[in-house]
Amino acid sequence: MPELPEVETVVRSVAPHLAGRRIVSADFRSRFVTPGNRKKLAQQVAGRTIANVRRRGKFIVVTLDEGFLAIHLGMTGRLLIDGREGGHTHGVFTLDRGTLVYDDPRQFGRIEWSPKRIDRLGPEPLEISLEDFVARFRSRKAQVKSLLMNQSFLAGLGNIYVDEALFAAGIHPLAIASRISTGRAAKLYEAIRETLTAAIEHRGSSISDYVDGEGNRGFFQILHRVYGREGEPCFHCGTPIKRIVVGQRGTHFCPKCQKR
DNA sequence: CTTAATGTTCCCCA
DNA sequence: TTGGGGAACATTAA
Repeated sequence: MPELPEVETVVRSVAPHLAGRRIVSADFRSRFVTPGNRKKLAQQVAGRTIANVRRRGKFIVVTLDEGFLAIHLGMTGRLLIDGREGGHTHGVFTLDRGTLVYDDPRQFGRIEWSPKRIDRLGPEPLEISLEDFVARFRSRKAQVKSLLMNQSFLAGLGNIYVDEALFAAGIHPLAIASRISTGRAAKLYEAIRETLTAAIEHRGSSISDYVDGEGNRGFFQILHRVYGREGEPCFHCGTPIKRIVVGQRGTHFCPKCQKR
C-alpha cells in the first residue's frame, strides 16, 4: 500500500483527528508488527498526549508529549480512524475521543518506539535541492532502479513511483547512475518531484487495497504509465511495456523511450 | 500448485 | 564502503 504519496495522504487524513488527543490505552497483538515487549510498549504510550503526526520517508511519526512512535505500513498496513477491528487488527489505540486501528494482513509493517533506523533515512525527495540531488546521484555506481529504491539514498520512493519517475525522465531502470549526464540527472530530479506531487494530489495509488485514514481510496493508479502495464502499448510511442526483475522487484519500462 | 504483490533486513560474495 | 543476488518474514489473490 504505502509509498511516499500514500503515507503522506494517510498522515493528512489522520492528523486532524489525532492532534491533541490523549491515548487512554493501547493494545498490541502481533509479535511481528510490534517486536519485543508489547505490554511494555502499551504502557509506554498509555496516558501520553499526541502533539502532532507527520511523515518522514515512508514512516508515520507520531510525536507524543514525551518521545515518539514510528509507524511503518509495510506492504499492506492500514491506519484507520474509528476503524472496525478484524482478523488482521494488530494494534488498537483507545483515545479520549475515538480510536485508531492498525490493520495489516501480511504484517510487514511495524509500530515502534523511537526506532534508530529513522535516523538512517536519506533526504526527502521533495526537500532536497537540485544541486545536492545531482551530486549524490552522480557519485553512485548502482543501477538507478536499485538506487532510487534505497531509502538511505532518498527516502520515500518505492516500486511504483520509481518506475513511473524513470519513465517520465526517459531513463532505463538498469542505467548506471554515475554514467548519466548532469542534464539527465536534473531531468530525473524534476520527474521524481512531479510524479510524487501529482500522486499526492490524487491521494495516492489504490492498486489493491490501499485506503487513507478515513477509508477513502486514492486514484493516481489511473495515471500510471508503466507500472502494472506489461505488454500494453507505451502512451508515448506505442511499444509494448516491458517487465523485468531488478532487485527482486517487478520493473516496468518502455524499451524504446527509456535509454541506458 | 505456482507466482506475484505498494517493503525491509540480513547474509554472502565480489 | 559499495553493490549485486538471494532468502526470509506472513497473507491473499489470480
